[in-house]
Amino acid sequence: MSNQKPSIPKGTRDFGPEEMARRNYIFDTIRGVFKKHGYVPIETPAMENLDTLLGKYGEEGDKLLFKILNSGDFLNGIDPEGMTSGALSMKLCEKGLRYDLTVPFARYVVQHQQEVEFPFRRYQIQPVWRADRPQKGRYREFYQCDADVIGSNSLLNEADLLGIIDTVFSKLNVRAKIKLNNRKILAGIADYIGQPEKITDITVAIDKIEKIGFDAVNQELEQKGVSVQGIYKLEPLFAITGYNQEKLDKLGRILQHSATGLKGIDEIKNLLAYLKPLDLKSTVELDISLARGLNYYTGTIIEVKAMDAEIGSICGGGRYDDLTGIFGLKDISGVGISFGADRIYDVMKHLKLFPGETDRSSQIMFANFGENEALYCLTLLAKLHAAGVSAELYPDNAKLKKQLSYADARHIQFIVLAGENEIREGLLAVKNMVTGEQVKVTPEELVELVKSE
RNA sequence: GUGGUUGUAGCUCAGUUGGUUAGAGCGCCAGAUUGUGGCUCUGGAGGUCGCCGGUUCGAGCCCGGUCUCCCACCCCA
Repeated sequence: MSNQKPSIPKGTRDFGPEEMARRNYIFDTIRGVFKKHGYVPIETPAMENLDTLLGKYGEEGDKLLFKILNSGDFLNGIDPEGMTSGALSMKLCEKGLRYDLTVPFARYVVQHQQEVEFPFRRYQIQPVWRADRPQKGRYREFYQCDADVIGSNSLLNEADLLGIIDTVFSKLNVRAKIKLNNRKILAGIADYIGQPEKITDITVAIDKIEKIGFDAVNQELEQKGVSVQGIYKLEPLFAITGYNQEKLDKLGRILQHSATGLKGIDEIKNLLAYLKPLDLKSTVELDISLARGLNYYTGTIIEVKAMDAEIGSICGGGRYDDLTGIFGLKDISGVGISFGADRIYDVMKHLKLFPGETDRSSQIMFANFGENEALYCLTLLAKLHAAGVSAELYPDNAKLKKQLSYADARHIQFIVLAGENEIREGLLAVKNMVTGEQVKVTPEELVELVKSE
């Protein structure tokens, strides 16, 4: 075990003090807005029972779950002979790391339904894990910041959440583009081309239209078994352009025979009306090719991208009508959003949007001149702490040069030099590391000096 | 899960057609400066060249495998 190379698992990261200061800046901003809108915090465990998680994220999602091997003699009473690997792994693993915060939230709501006051507005900021291959903007451990309202059908909730999104990104100085769609519109489109069972294939394919282009999408649709006729009927849908209102009108005419489609259009219309008084700074755009989160979303779909950086979505969300149903609580509709803190961090770092000099250590450092002097400094230190000033004493009687370089590297602005002479005089020599000036003050004046900075 | 790419000092990287003792810059430590940081100068520590195997008289360099990093696909925050 000697000389082992230190390392951490694939797709995970360490965060140093500077990164933490910046990450906390993001978390604090998001948390502040959540609170202001009346959301209350909850936390759930990192691991859930596997059957809570399985089947909620589609086939792909199941593969991306991190499973936890049972502890103890986990082979006890199990005969692997003749078992499929899936059945075997179900026996070996009963727990898994959470994949997102929405499903654990749904589980929480059902489990604690007696204590919960509906409509329930909660926020939750915790890490999630996915056994994905890491790449740009993709990690195996990352933080989600979720806000959800459960127990209300009203589109006012969607409007509230969009307001939160807009406020958060304007506070963080990130220019955001909010894309909206409605799962019912997508269902309407599948109806319209006469293959409602192909809704997933159709939406997944048209989601790529901007990325791979029209012809490639058609090819994929054909491969997935969508009729040539259907593809032909799809064509005018992509040609829809203009302002949101125009798009909705055109779409309404095309989908006029699909009740579901018209309902989706109606919902978007109402939502846009609710958005007007909010006067959002972000661009809000109806995008009928937006097809995210099809696993449990049933109504509004939301996706946010940074306008000045290519990194995928930095926030996503939508309405789910029956997520709690799986856990035994029917007819409870919810809607939620999820900020991807790590991607927001990447965007802000790339665009240099972090405010300068986040204070990350003490404002004052006492230089150490030996035992007796240190004892004197400890009294002053306690007073400073009580007065709300962050201060520390250098722990060793090292050369002053070394102590000052240390303070310099940590951006500590004031150095208190309290040596024999100063203590005798009752005055402290205070060096300002930024200006280079040095003044003599009484211990009382020191607090004022620092607070005035 | 599929495809591509990377790996040499704490960090960023050089390293010739395989040839003795593997280099630089930055950082770190010490000194010039025995109570004053940043700048400068001098000196020093630090590497089984990702790991395993193969070819060769000889491998950081060539070959195979493996792990890792990053990128794309799938999917997603």
